[in-house]
Amino acid sequence: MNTECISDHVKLKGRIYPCTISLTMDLVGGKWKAVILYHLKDEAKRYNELRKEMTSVTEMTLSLQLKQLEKDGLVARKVYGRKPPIKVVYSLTEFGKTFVPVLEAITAWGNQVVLDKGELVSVGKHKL
Amino acid sequence: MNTECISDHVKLKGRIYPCTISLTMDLVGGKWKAVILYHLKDEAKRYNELRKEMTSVTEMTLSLQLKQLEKDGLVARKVYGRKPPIKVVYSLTEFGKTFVPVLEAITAWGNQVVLDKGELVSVGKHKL
DNA sequence: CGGTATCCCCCAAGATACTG
DNA sequence: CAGTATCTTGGGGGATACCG
Repeated sequence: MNTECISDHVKLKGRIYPCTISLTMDLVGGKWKAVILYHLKDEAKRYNELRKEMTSVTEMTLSLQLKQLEKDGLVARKVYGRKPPIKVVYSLTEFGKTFVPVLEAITAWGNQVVLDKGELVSVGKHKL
Repeated sequence: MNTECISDHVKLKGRIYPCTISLTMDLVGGKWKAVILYHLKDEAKRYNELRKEMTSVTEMTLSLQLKQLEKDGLVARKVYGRKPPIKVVYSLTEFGKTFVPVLEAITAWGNQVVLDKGELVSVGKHKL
């Protein structure tokens, strides 16, 4: 594992970044992308399942973030049925799955921070 | 390492998050914070050293992000001298150092993405 | 040297309502 | 069921100039 940051202008799909960390933050950063990926980590989910599990995200934002993740090849969108009610299932692509270890490192670190310095407003430790 | 995301409203320094991933992204997410932490990973640096190494960030943004990292306890700021020219050195706190393994996972993943799918606009593999 | 002050722009993200 | 459309807002981030 090479942990030295490749810099000197990195390019992906036409977008230019000053280094690979910037690139990573663009692909999976922001307020919701990593949370979405976490929810898809173990199993594919329908749109409404994601919504119910992520209570504090709006439909619009969820939809938009999913589209970006799809565009960047991290998430696959599969449609079942032609007329409403249709069924749409989101899952991690093979590329998306490569991010899971990083996701778990992020999660474990955040957990530790909360245990050391934070509070659990309403105690709960379950899949969100 | 617990990789199950603690959810159900987590609180840190008065801020409330829906889960620990959201918390992590708030502490170290955004366009520059992780890049700054990367630069401080192995050694403390002066303000102008950081500026020179991160050519594409503006003074204002660098200064602002450093302040936020300091406020959240990830980075320490030390001032030498009283009158200009003064010397200010930034370094990782003990807490900040706990994030290094995550940072390295992020870096390694980004590197792999570039090698698999990206381009090195001007070939270079060195500390940025 | 190591920043602030000021101004500005853009877009992430929220709220609400509506639709194929 | 799985979204879009529209409007609004907050703040991240940039440009430039100035300061202790």
